[in-house]
Amino acid sequence: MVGIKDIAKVAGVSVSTVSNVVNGKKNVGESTRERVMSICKEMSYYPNSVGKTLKTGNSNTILFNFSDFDRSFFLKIINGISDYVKDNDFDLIICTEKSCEKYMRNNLTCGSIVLDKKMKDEVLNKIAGEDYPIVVLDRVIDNPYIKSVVVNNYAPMSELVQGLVDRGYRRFGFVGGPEHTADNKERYRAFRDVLETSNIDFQQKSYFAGDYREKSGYTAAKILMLSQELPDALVCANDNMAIGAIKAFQDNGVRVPEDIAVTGFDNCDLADHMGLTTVSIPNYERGYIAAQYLIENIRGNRNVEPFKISAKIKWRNSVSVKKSKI
Amino acid sequence: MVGIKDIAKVAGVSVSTVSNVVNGKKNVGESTRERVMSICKEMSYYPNSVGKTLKTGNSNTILFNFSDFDRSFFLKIINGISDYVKDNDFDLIICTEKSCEKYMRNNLTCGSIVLDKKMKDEVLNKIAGEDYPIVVLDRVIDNPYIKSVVVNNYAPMSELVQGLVDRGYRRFGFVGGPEHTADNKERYRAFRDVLETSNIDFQQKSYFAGDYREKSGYTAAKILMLSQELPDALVCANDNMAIGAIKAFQDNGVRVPEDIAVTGFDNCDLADHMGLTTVSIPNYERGYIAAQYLIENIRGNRNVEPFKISAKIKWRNSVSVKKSKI
DNA sequence: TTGTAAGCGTTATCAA
DNA sequence: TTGATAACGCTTACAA
Repeated sequence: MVGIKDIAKVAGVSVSTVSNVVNGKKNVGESTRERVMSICKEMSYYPNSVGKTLKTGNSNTILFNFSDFDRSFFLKIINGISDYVKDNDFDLIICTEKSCEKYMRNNLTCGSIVLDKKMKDEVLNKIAGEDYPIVVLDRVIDNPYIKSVVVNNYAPMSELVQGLVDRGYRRFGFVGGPEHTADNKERYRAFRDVLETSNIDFQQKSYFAGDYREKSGYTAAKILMLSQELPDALVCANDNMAIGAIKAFQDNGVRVPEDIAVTGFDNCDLADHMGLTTVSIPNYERGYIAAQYLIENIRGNRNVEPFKISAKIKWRNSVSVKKSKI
Repeated sequence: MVGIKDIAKVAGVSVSTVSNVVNGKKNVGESTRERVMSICKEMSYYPNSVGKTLKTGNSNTILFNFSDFDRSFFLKIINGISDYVKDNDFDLIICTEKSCEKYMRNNLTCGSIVLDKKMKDEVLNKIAGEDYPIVVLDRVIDNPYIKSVVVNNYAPMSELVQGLVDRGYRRFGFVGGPEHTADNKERYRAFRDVLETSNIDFQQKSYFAGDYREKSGYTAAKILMLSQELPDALVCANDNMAIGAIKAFQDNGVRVPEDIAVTGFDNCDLADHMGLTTVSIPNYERGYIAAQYLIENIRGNRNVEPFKISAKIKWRNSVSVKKSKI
């Protein structure tokens, strides 16, 4: 590996001069600059960022952390982050496992965007600090150096369920995600609140605990079909589970939406194709905004007010208007 | 940031002793080891991998590089890589932009898996070397330090087209991907070869140059529908374009497969749901295998024979049997 | 305008 | 079993 020293030797100058040339400092003569530059090119010199980072303690690199490979909207988030980062002369590294803690702890990166649920709050609280801001997606952490970017789940879920009620649906089932997640709690709360205001009864036996994966939606629907009477609408905490449920219904001759309406949350690619009524989360924008806040915080413009991204309902064919209503 | 020096000071030992403890060397007394360990924990010391990397020139980290966010199978590849890497005590960083060259050039990473087409062969040829092996996906580079992992396109595409011929299809259209890519060339070649052996005429006007994106398939189908007579089968070089074509046909009242059969390549998530006949590429395995070869090469077990992954055809509803055949 | 030298956090060599 | 010290590649006062 050719280093600054090699260049210096060949050019007959000192290492600091080479460094100054490479970094575009102006305290170097024109002829020297040109000579050094051409030698760098010739010998295909590439500055070693490890040495640089070690010295300066500043990497201009941010880290994005995720680890659930089932959910393809991650790519859109990454795309948003990547675009913002590129426009702001930062670098981005993405890390999928717990080992990414390593990249946070030393000055290889100067801030993180965290999506991975496996990364515990307490760990993040320890890592975040004056010169290591963090942006977390889909959860809220109360820490002066951690900014939360969350989807506003409550409003669209309320609107969705209210829409179902308005269309004449009365008997509901709910398939929830992992019970401890803020997302799921909020979506479920909105669901319950609307039913309550509408004086619609909801019994615990109609709640199914899933894990955001398709299979758990499938299973929930199978169980549902064993019960005396099917609800007339099944609200799911995300699309994957809704899709699983629809498949289960199809496999068993239960028609959607004639026999039962189904709704999701996320608006994943498949939702469109399957005609699933759902809530559209602007994922690219989510990534972009997260990167924006992170880099602003790195630059010292501190802002850790939780940010709520709004979402929009997509009414599609998995919901109709109840005949009794017509 | 707490470093090895701070620990040494508090523990009243030298930095080398701390280093030895942290790295589990055995040349250190039991009592010292325990004392140092507990102090490390107390002060939440985390070894700085930048310093370590600079010193040792060895990071045990590999890099994965991609940048096309439209194609969700990337997540599966990443998943495969991630799993292998994790099991082998390596770390993985993923990089999306050209800036990743930076992470290749210095010893931050000790090998790369490259999928991004924007990363030019000549650049890779320069970077690859004795102690920086590279694995490229979906292209073949002849270099003693670069291993190619490619999908065997020819065999399944031949089988697919032969299958169409056997089902009675005679008039074909083809929607190609980016013309310079090896993938596309191979798929097209298989297509032409089968037609030739079967004495089926194919005219250049029935070839449409796309870019692997859905929109280009849509456009191709629109153009196709302007022609005098529709072919009875449209073979597409990937799923995205096939899906675009199907949408165009649907939007214009052309029935699939009654009026025209459509096939893709990739077996993306949507393919299943849309009943698209296609070729299934084992993406998780692709990533896993790529990581495996890379790490073996890093360990000095050199092997740069191009590796061909086989793929399987999924016959679905977008193809039927031609009436005339029955 | 250019060069000298210290130091970033670590590991490795060698001596004690 | 321990410690002093050089070195990794780079930047940056400061000196020349």
